Amino acid sequence: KIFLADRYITGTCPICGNPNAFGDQCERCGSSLSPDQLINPRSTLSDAVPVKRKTKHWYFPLQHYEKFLKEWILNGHTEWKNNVYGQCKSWLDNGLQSRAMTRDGNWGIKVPLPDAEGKVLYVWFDAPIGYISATKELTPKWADYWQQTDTKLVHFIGKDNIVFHCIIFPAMLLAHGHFVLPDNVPANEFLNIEGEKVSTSRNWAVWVHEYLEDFPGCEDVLRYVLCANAPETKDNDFTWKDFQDRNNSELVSIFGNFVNRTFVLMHKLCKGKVPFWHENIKEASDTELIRQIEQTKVAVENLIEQYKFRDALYSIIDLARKGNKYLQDKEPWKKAGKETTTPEDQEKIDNCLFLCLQLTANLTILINPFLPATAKKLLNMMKVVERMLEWENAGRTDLLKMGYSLRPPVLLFRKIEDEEIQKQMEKLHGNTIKPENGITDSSALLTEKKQEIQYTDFEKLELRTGIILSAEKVAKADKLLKLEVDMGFEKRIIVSGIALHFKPEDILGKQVVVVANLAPRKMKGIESNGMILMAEDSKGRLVFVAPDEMIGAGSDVR
RNA sequence: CGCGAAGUAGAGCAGCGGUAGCUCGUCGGGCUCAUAACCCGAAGGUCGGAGGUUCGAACCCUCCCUUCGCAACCA
Repeated sequence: KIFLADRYITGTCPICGNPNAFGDQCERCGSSLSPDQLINPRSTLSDAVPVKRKTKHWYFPLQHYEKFLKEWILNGHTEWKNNVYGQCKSWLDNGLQSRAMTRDGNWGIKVPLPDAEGKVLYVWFDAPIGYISATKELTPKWADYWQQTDTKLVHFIGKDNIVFHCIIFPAMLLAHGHFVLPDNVPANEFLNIEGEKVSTSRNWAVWVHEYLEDFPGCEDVLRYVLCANAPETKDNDFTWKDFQDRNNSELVSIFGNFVNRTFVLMHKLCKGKVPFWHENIKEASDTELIRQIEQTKVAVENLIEQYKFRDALYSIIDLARKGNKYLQDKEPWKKAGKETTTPEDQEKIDNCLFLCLQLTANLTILINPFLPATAKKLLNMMKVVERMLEWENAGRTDLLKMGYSLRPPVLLFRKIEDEEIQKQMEKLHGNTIKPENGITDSSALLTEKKQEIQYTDFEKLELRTGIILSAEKVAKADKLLKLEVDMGFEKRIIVSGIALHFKPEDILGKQVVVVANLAPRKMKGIESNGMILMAEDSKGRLVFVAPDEMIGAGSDVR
């Protein structure tokens, strides 16, 4: 009784004979299909045989805008990123076609026309319009953002959304005629976690609220790592090891340490005040540092303008690195180490710390767009107002007034220990994997060895991957869990004796290997259709046997 | 299938025709104001594979492999 999306029709692939091909694509041979090419089509919802029905849709004639878009993108925006430009070029070169902007559906934005009963808008027609609506919610001056030529519209998206933001939405805006077009769409690639795709349903994710509980006050660290490792040119991984390394070496040891030693030395050697600058004894290394500060400001702003945030952050950390080196070369602590510090030495110390402090002020401005919480802490230490953060102040070496007293240092970042990382890894993997329990367990050899078998014996087994959809304790049974397992081609009830080892909610979405052709057996009145493979060590600890990575449910295991 | 992007040292990246480089990590040494930076040195790469063009290819060309993305009632 309803219109089925292509995906909801399955049947036999006309190309490779796969009996479980989808209406739009066969996952086995990769062919893209149309639903009426399928042999023996049926609905995945009801298993009924689908019937073709005539329907009516509203189309957006994208081809009318092809000429403009070609000129606008292919000639006008050659600076767009490779992935973005390449995909647009491919669409434009192939010629744009009318695209249905309505669907038959029971939810979504209803088409506001009299003869559009039961029609909703295609999600990519209304979603980007939502950007405008959202602005309208925020401010009555929304038109200043969307309809003024001095607006620079930038879409920050992932690579899966490129054509919608570069072709379809601009065509819509163009068709309307009174809206600005995007200036750039710097689409990123994808960020994975520890080598696997992020999945909130499988809980393969780092939740921000949990992160903030586990690492209070470290919001900037996450910002830093995500930006420093952003998938700007190819898919990347977020790994906890990298998180720890970047925090400990770049934030703590380079950036935080430079600020800290500057402040500590300033309190020790300059009475807690911004020292006076003695122009007459200025050295080449001072001039060089001043030049580096000015240069970094220009470099960072150019990089930001080009959406190269990774490189911009690197430049800032590198400036802190140069600060560390400058301080090392000057060695103000040595000059002060003598019995009496001569006035000449004190002047040298003053100059060194004066510049280090001005550098710190510059670092504050430069880092502010990336690590705002850190910038706030720095402002407080320097006792300056937020106005100092204005970008145009960067590059100056007179930001802190001579003779002005500053607060004692607070640590900007803290070291993150191995145990914390270990904890996060365990959390991510669900089951706690303890290293001491594994690898070589000689007692494992004590379990009985079985007699040799032939391949034909093994061949009788039908092993398939499955995904646990639901799990509940079986009443009046201590050990049993009733599991619903997605086998790709069907869903099965399997009863498994693992209740003492796993909580039902902890194994949802877990990938497992199932002996699929095991004869059904009733346990506590529930028919179990198969068996979940588990590994058990000599201590009776159970671990799921599952593929290394996620693979489609129902995949053969051999 | 097609189209787009990517594949360079353990990790992250740069180089896009002329002796493979940067940051972190690892190992050894120096120094020490600091949450230990800074300096010196070392190990680690058949630049996804195979052909070709060239005096010379990571870079240009051809073919192939792998990963991700694209056409959904997902955003």
